[in-house]
Amino acid sequence: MTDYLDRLNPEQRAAVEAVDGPLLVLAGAGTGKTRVLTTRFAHILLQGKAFPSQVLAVTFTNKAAREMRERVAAILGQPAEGLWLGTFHALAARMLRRHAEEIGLTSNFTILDTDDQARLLKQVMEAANIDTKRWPPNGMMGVIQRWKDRGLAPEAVTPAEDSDYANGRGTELYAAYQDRLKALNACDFGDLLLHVVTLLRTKPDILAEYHRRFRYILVDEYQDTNLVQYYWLRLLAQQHRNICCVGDDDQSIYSWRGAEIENILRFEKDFPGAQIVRLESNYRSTRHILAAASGLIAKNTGRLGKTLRSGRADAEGEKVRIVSLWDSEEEARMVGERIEAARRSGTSLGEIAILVRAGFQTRAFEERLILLGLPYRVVGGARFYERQEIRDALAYFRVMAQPADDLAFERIVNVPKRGLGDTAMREMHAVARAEGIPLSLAAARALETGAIKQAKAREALRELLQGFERWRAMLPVEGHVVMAATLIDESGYAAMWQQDKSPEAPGRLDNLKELVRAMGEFESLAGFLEHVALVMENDEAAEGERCSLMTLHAAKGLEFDMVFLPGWEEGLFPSQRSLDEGGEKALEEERRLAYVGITRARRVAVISHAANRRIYGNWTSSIPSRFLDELPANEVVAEGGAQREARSHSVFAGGGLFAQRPRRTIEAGAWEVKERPPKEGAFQVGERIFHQKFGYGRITAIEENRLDIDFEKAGQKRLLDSFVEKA
DNA sequence: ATTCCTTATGTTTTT
DNA sequence: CATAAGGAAT
Repeated sequence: MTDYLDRLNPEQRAAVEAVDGPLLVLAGAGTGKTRVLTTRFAHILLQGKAFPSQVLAVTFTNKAAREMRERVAAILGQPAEGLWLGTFHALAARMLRRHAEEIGLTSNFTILDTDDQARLLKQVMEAANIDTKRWPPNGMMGVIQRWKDRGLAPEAVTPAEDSDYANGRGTELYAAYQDRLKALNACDFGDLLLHVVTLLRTKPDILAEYHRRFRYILVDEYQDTNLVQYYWLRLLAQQHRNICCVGDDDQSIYSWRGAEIENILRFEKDFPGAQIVRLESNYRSTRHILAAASGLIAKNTGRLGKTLRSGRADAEGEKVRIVSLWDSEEEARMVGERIEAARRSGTSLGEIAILVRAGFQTRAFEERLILLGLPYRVVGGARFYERQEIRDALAYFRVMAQPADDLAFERIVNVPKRGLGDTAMREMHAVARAEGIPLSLAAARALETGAIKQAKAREALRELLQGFERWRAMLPVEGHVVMAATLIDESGYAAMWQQDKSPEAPGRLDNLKELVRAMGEFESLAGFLEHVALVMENDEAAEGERCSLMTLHAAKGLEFDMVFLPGWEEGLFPSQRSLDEGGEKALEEERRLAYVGITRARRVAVISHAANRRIYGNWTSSIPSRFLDELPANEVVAEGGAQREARSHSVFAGGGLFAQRPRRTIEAGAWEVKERPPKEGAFQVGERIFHQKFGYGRITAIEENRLDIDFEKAGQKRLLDSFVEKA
């Protein structure tokens, strides 16, 4: 009966069996974090410590929630009923719907997506006479979100914490935005948690009810929690104190969206008497890969500290490869060639990934892979529910479910084009404001009173409103799927795309069909809309073997036999923008990102950097990432790039020198391109120089072989001296 | 009301 | 370079 425990190593077993009291599980990359979490969950149930409905299990992504649900069921031998297992947002939404009245909403409140949020805030800002050109609504949105991440309602934002955004009127705008949300019976994502925390703080009886319910709490990816999530957990856990948080401070890479690494660093203080279990046996990567990653992350300060050991028997493996290339095109060529070679020697494409720092980097690789005919997929691209046609259709459905959903109404009132432009909208808004009613009702009123004058617009609006009534009446009779199909047809929305001549139009119609089909999997329209709001994921049909292209962020939690890590250049990785904004802390987060990247690899990791890269159309030269210097020399090996010699000749001035030393010898721990021409006499500050791409300039500073140069045309740059010649 | 052209702006992303 | 958003023209 307890054979599931026998499959664990001693640390894992300790983490599973320490059921009572607070526990922090520090789980390094590849140490069986999910296994511990799911086994612990099952163990609590099988030991009779709690019923399934008495355990709260929280994840960040729907994918993680699904996986946990499946694996718990596998251990139990059957799916557990009545679980409170889901994402922070889904669970908070569930709680909030039960008590919506307490904070001035009704239980059928709408959850807005980011697009709606931005549009609403823009309206609020314009109403407050803020110059939205000077202060983009998105910026304000960020400020508000950060406040919500920290659990601050408008009245809790102190003047000291007010942002200087929008001339210090941030708090005022925040309050106005929240008022509008309440009027619309709507929440944004941040509100789900903020409202629930407010609720638990102000209604002791409700808090007590959840205390009675949840005897055990399990939390995944604790290093990614923000402050409201932390408050929420702490409130719920304070009674029984049976809270188990699993995470890895070395994989905290989401501070920019409000995650507080301090939450995990502070765990022992928050929960006195907490046990800490470290999972340090890595079953994923070979020893060299592990040692390279460990050496790199050791440069960070303020870690809780773990030492990953290889738990694999076959463990030595190959050293991490570092490849230096002339430009980003050569880099793409190198990666393509190596993928082809790997495939020839039997590696499945599904086991290969290219992990980049920023989304735009994928393009060069895509082009190359297409050219080579290698199947690939870009993970985390545009998602199904974010596509225009889907969002339009959903807006129609939302109006059906919620006549008060003004944002949805506005979105579709003139889609397809019905001749209802700014003038007509202004009239409707005026009526809505004057009478304090939703737009869809105001539209009807505006027809009655004759406020909308143009005959064509009147007719179109009347027809649309009649459609609303007809479709809404279908719901209880025919069900939401039939209603949806009829609506898409009768509203003229499908016809709009049928008449569209663009190449994407047929695909959009397919997507609409798929949407209607997907609705059939839900009991009700409301249930479907909840799913859409909270589960914005694409159900990727993973057909065939493809190599994966994604950002480092998207790769967290995944693993591959062979991993390419291109673009390790100063400015790109670590990202200059991060460094500018976040300084030393941001650098450490970038380093964690590098750590995440390397630890994705099971057998082979290939890191590369290019000396030249085209950014926003013009060529920019860049120096190797400082992270390359930080990799332990014994764990890496430098290799040449593709077509190295040919490129060197054609691009370098003075190719003759390279002809003598065609091979780039690059030593670990010193990532300069070593074969620079042995020029007589080093450069001096103030000296005038010439660069192939940037032209003439003057040296302002020298640091080893890195030169700061003030170019006459291109401005300030930092370059390797090998790319520069005396003028 | 819609279409075309100018101009600004370029990370990372889940829910 | 390449896209998106806002303003001017039709």
